[in-house]
Amino acid sequence: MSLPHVWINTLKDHVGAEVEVRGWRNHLRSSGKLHFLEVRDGTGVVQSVFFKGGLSPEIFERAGGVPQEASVAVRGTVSQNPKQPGVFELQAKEIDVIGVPVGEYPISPKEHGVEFLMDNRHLWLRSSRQNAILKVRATIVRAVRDFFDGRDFTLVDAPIFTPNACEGTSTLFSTDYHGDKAYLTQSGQLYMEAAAAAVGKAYCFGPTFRAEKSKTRRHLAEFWMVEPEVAFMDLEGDMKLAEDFLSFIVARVLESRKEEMKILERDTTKLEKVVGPFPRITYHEAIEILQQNGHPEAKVGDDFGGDEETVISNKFDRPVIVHRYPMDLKAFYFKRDPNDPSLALNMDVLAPEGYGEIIGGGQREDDLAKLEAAIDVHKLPREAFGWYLDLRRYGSFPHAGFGLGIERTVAWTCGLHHVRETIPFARMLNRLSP
RNA sequence: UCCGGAGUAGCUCAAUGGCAGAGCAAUCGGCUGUUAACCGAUGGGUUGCAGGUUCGAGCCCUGCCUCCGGAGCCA
Repeated sequence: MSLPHVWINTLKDHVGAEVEVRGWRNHLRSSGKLHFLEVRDGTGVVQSVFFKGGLSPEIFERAGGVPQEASVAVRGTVSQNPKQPGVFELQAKEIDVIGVPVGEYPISPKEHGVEFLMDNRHLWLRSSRQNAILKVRATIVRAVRDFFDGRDFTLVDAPIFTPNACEGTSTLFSTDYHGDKAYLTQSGQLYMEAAAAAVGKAYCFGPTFRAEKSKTRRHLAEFWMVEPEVAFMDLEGDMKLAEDFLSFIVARVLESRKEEMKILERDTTKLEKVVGPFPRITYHEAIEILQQNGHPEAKVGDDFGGDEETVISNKFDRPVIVHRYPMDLKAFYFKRDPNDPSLALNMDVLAPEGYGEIIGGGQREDDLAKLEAAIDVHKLPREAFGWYLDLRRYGSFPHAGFGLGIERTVAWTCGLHHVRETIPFARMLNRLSP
């Protein structure tokens, strides 16, 4: 019997029809003359019902013996679940076992430890929570592209191999490049500055790499970053762009991933508040907040750790923009505030609920002499930045941009404890496999 | 790299220095509407590795390994 193959999330359109569902065995419950066999196909889960009285003994026995995670094809009639309105099931007539597991499936339906799950990440991805996270991530990636493409930005891909560091080599992975040393990129920003002069509004989106030996819930060795860079935009414009961007992403997730938010048990009322304008405070105001909220030792010149970021972000119900940090804390390429040259025209966006910095950016130094001086102050090799300095030699222009970390954004929107669940196959200190 | 915690059955965890156990998973049986189904039975162990103390070590001591949490740095 040949029947149309339908995906489980479309079963509601086939009530009363005979169809074939293909997928993997989730749970199997039996009660003598009935088998309830759950099939999962990536779009959803459906319960197929095998009633002994209406089937040949061979088919009934086969259905009752399907091991966990065997792949199957079940044919039957789509019907309303008698106990759960709005839920559909399959009154099964036939079942084929397509792929028989060679042994016991490692992930049983009870709780597991982190190490075990990460070792079995390739199988863990099949679970409903991980499925939901993958879908939210894909939606966020799509929202990122739609946001910039819809605002006339041009996607300009930055290289992965880079010849030298833009912020020191200690955090870079090095590799052999035909006898020379090359590094895996930790940012496409410098290339986006070149691109901004070519296309006006540029962005890149790809993996970046950090060799820092960080072991926290916010760090990965390989993560995805989107970096817009806009010609003739100042810090104010940069903050507005970041604000519109984050609001757009969150709104997209809320409108198109309701079901996944439910599976993840995410309190979406907190996300619904993420609309502009975001509060904007200066670095100095942030220090004052810390001093008044359990960190009396905080002083100008300190950078913020995870705890401090949480204290600051908890004062607000939406992302907060902290701008104008001391220049000493920031990378060489930031432009100094003309009103106080000790400050950088930079900004960080801290996500609510303790998710920390998800955006960092600002206005770039566009004066050749000042940029050269900054490179010297940071003890960086000036000759390595020849092409970058050319951007200031030939029609220098004010410009600004930022970088957004996709994994931290996914962790925040999904309400996850750790970024390792936000990327399909995490690369961390002590984790290169699977 | 530093500080703290943990390694016992396939998984999650118990076990006063004195017989190494439970739940889940697996296997077998029972049950006509189950929802991480339920009920009964069976099999399952180099207690992370190496050494030491002791009549006796999963437990105490030393070293090492691995993982988890945090710090620094960052998105």
